[in-house]
Amino acid sequence: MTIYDIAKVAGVSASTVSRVINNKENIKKETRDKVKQILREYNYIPNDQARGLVTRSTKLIGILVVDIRNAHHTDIAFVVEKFLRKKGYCSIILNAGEDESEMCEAIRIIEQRRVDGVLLIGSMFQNKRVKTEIIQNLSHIPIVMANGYIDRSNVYGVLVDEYEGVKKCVDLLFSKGKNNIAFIAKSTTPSSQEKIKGYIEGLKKHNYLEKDIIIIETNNTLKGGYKATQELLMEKKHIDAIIYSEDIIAVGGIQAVKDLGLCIPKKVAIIGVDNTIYGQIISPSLTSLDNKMTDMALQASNILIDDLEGMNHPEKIMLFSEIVERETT
Amino acid sequence: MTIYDIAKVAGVSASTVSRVINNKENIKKETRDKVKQILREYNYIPNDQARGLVTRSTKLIGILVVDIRNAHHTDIAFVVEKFLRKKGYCSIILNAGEDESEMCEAIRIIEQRRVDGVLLIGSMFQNKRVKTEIIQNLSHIPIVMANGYIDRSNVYGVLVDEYEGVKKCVDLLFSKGKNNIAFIAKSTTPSSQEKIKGYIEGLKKHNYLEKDIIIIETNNTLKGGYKATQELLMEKKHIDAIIYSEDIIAVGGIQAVKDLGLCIPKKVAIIGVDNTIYGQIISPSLTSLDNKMTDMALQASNILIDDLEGMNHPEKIMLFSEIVERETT
DNA sequence: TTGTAGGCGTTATCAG
DNA sequence: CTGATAACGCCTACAA
Repeated sequence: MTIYDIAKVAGVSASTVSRVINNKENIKKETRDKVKQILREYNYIPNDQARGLVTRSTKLIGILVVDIRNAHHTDIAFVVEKFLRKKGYCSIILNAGEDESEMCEAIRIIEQRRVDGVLLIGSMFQNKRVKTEIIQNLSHIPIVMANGYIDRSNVYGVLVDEYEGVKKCVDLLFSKGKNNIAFIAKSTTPSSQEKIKGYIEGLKKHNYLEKDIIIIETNNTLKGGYKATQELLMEKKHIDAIIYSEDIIAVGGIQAVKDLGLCIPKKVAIIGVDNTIYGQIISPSLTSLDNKMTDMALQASNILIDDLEGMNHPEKIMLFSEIVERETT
Repeated sequence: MTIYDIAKVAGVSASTVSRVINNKENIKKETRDKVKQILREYNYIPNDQARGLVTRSTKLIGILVVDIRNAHHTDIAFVVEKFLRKKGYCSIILNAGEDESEMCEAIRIIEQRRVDGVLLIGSMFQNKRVKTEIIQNLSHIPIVMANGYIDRSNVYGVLVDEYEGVKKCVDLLFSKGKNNIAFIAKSTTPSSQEKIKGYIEGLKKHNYLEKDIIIIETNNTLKGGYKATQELLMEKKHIDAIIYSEDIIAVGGIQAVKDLGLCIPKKVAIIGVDNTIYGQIISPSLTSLDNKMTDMALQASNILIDDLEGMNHPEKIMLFSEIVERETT
């Protein structure tokens, strides 16, 4: 069913049908009504593909996440998809992986799809190869990075001050009388690097010595958190608080602390980051730094659409994280 | 950058370029090499939109889920997207909501996008309006329903025997000496209806009387599970086991039981469904019916692609669920 | 082995 | 107010 078919039935030209479909002015009411009627009758649905070929727009947004199964990415994907759809766009979601070449591959795919804009979710996309790929092949469409930024004219960044946030976590722990604070992280992401910086600065503020800074590397899983925590606490019995780079690691940590028979938060206090539902499920419930991921995602989509519609926006905006206190502190 | 641009540079016609791009036979090696070289040099990327217009295929798959934030939907989205991408397809994911008209709206959107195939994730899509919508407007492309089925020639169904699964859960509880088993569910989905049937049949097998069947309705949240469980146990103190229609509800249930000071599983045993990560986070860890959601999703995508590539498949296949036993039983 | 011409379903331009 | 006609970028007979 094409506009030609409709045109034939209606006894008008295809252009007229097109005009009716696109609500153009200057059509006789009669004609418009008749065409509309037939459109409905035949349940005509325009072909976005053909339409896009001439309007040079797909109304498609490419959304890249490392792994949608990360709780915060999931929430983001939900919020963003809903928002974009309301604005008339569809979302192509790609799990781009952690590997730089995988990411570039994903970028190339959305490029081939001629998406109207791109959302890069997560700090992981802030690396050299991705940057090069974007400069070379994606400089003609708007890109918004949620939790990241690249200094290019078509790239926007929405960031969260995780640095300040973690510093506040350290403050909170000191205020609770904790003096031996460790940090357990999946450290390979730029976002984690920020958090680590915040941790170190936080400690320094409280006159910590360089040698007392304890940063443990692990992977981003329940098991990773468990193992790292267990090893840490067996070796360094004076530790009385641990901050984790992500909730899921913290949850593993809580389980380890419990298994060691240590009291939370009395013997060991714990703080996670992301404020996911995991924190409400685990017992004791987890104090977590809410890094406003969904706010960020919404801001990001908003900026993207605004740019697409010709509105201006600052290249870079910053959101403020917030500690949600629960039983582990 | 179009094939015409490339053609001009290479000193050949556009069709030759097209042939090279699509790896057609009968091209002089020299020509092919030269064109390929230029293609690379100019970093040419074909326009899928234009291509699809003539091949009548978008290489786009529409994926409808009720809400991608449901843990099992998330896993599915991940697995499916990865799989489809490897096969050369992109995924348009829509959160279709629980409302029938929202669902139909979503269906109309993917229709307009001219997707090559559709994946309907979850039993919720098994309703009259969706069925009508599919029959009227989506009869020309393959549709695979994960955890659902509609009897149409272009619709496949991949199902899990949740009925048998829940029956097995009842058996397990009886074998542990439990005799007063309740069921708490968000009952509005066809899938829940299956589970409820399994619960009832399971009880009947063990000579339960109709009047002792206890089914409590709640919503699909932590809080819902908590409240329903609390109320149930305060009122009926003889209950010694509860099955929940979803893990997240069961997790709320565990918290309620603990808050009431009752021992799990000694006083009250608990079983969830979905085998999500929540079950590993909560303490005591949750026994759960693994309904093989990701297997199902993979099967579903596989069938979809096979159909698209002209291969045959049975209209309907069934997977077997499996109890993963942990501390709550 | 290669080029020409036509068409996929729309929208946009320009006459009328 | 409406209708031809030409793009959009690509693929595919058919012809050469």
